[in-house]
Amino acid sequence: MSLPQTRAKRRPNDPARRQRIIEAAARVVAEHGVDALTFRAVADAAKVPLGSTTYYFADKDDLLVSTIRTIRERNEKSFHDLLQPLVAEHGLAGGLAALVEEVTVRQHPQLILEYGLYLSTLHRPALRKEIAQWRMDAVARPYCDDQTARLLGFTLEGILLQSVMEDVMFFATDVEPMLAKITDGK
Amino acid sequence: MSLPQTRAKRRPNDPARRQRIIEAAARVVAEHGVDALTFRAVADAAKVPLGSTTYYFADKDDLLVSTIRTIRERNEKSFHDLLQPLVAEHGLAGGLAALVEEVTVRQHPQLILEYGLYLSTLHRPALRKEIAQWRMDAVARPYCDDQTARLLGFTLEGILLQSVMEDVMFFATDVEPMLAKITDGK
Amino acid sequence: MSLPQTRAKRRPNDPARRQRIIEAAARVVAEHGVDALTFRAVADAAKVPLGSTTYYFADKDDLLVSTIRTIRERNEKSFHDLLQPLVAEHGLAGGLAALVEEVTVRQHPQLILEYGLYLSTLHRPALRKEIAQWRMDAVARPYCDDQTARLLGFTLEGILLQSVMEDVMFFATDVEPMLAKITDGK
Amino acid sequence: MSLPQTRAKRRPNDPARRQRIIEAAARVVAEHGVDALTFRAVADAAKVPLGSTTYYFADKDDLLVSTIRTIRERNEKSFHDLLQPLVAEHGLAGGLAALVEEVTVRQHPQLILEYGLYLSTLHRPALRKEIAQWRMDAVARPYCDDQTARLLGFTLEGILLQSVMEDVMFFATDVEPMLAKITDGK
DNA sequence: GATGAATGAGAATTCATTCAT
DNA sequence: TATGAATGAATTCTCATTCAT
Repeated sequence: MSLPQTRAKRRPNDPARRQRIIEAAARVVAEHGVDALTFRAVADAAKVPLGSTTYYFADKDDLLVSTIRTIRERNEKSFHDLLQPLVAEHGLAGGLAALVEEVTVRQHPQLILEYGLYLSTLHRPALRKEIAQWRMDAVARPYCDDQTARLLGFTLEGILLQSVMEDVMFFATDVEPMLAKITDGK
Repeated sequence: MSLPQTRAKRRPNDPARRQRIIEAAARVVAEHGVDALTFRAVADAAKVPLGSTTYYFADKDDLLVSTIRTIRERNEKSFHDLLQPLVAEHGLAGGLAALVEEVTVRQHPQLILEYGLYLSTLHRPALRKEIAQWRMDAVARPYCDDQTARLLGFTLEGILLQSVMEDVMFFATDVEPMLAKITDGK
Repeated sequence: MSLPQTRAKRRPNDPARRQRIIEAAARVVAEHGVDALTFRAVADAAKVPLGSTTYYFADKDDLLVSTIRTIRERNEKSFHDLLQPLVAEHGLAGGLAALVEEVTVRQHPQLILEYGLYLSTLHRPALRKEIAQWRMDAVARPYCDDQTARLLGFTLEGILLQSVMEDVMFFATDVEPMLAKITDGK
Repeated sequence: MSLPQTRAKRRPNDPARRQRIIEAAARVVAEHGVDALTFRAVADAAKVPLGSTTYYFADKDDLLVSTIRTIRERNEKSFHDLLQPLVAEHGLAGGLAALVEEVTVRQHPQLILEYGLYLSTLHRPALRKEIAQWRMDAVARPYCDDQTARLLGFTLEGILLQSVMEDVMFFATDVEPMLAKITDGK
């Protein structure tokens, strides 16, 4: 038997409540866009009372920032970790092409969510710092010179943007020749 | 019998006013984003009565579509026309780099407006067709093979997106070496 | 028969609507205090939809300011006009005493309303300018030297404040001896 | 067996904390007015958990009443005690004038706090009894006849009200001549 | 005893949209 | 044809209050 807590700080009835709300917010944004992110919609999606959402988040910006941060943290190492074995197997261009296929084919909803949040910051400079790390610049940096990495970053950004905006998938075999043109440098 | 109006839609008798409203709508979106596009804000910006805005536009979507269409039509040939003499003078990579400088340095507000409208269609497929032509795919097509044009399209898209999202300018001397890597194919 | 309006600017269905709302607001404040002044309460009291109140008044401050201004304008000359004949008949002290009786006995609700609005500005400097004219300073000025007028102003203020706060009436015969002590200067 | 608590009301075991909360409440009211008195604001100001405030005070009215009572008790004898030596030194009019200077110049924040609480009872008769003693009636009574004391009470009330509402200070030399007119009776 | 999580009841505000004139 | 008054539906946000722990 365990010792009683000296001062039981009052644990929440529903410890995951806050996190559940964020997940629901992410779902709402993923499905209907940032415009649809209302406390009501989130409360419904999370199946918590409206008051719960405003209890945990001071205002809508707070909810949005928390959502962005959570999504970002969850996927922080994602690209890097995905890329490493792919590059080992297929080389840089092939690895990046495989990465593009992975996220545009198999993780498309996730990609839309992330880009939705990213693009939502266009007219909200206050949120900008939350998404600073989301640029593609750095993704290829470990594998080539900086100039090439930067160019690859722009290109990948353009590819993913188009995938999201036009709702199309890109397969590795389709993308690799283009990227090879950049990485081969000839 | 008079020729039927090409557009069946109600077209009241003061096209100038209609246009003024659209200009105002574009200004509102440019400055404060699509979220800020309200009939009231537009009426104020256009200095027309509120009723005018709802009279000339069936609903908000109608206003938004009309605005997008107008902006697009105005800038339809823009990229192509800008590019032609630049390519003649500096070659393809140099021309494209000059184009990037032109739009990110001297036409940045315009760029933000267009991208803002473009990105606003992410979760509104209905508006997608209005902005279909805005993709960079075709811009280099007259000057190189399709594969290269496509790659250049993605890269340019990535560059412009970053310029808009991060509020940075790109100068030709900075961009040209990267694009040359693609166009030179070596 | 009258000429038709060249451009009938669209008259309101209910031309007195705005004023009716202000009256209702005054009633709410009079009865339940400034704290009870909510758009809801006013809408109910005025028997108009909630949206009407927010249509005519940008925000609560606007409603409050408009109410204060209306009340003030309505009673602007009140004290001065009431006082003149009373002073002519009873002299200064007698006239002021009669004025005190008038407002604390026969116009008590009105007095409470005005003081309620006046006191509500304590922590709202923005409203202060609206009630600047409400001080008693000037009420006796036409009838005596400035120093005496100022003193009378303070005393009257104290009397009326007490009437309002303690819900008591003051009769002329009760008040006149005190005021006479001031006006007689001996 | 122990003596019964004078007050039947629940009286938990940390009176110091209770007092801290009241002090914080007074500070909140002093700075932002009675409207700003919320449990949260008080908890923050007192640096106690939110639950403490609702634990020690049944509801908001309880907190407000307790605050008023504490403030009043603290300053109960204040005016009387301040006045005594001042009258001894300067006479009645001079002493009262010095008192006015003291509270409007050196104790102005305190004055605003007290008047703020006093005025807040206008539409809350339930709180009225807590502040009954705050009237100026009695302050001069020990030094002159009742009629004069009453008149001085009104005048002082008017002066202090104006000081609070208009945020002005009154200096003894400014006020004394007026009060002398009353006390000298000539 | 003490606390902070939880919630429902407002409250202000915004706005697309309708419609009488 | 044109307009602005009018309104309902949302939405954000605030808080007193309750109550499980």
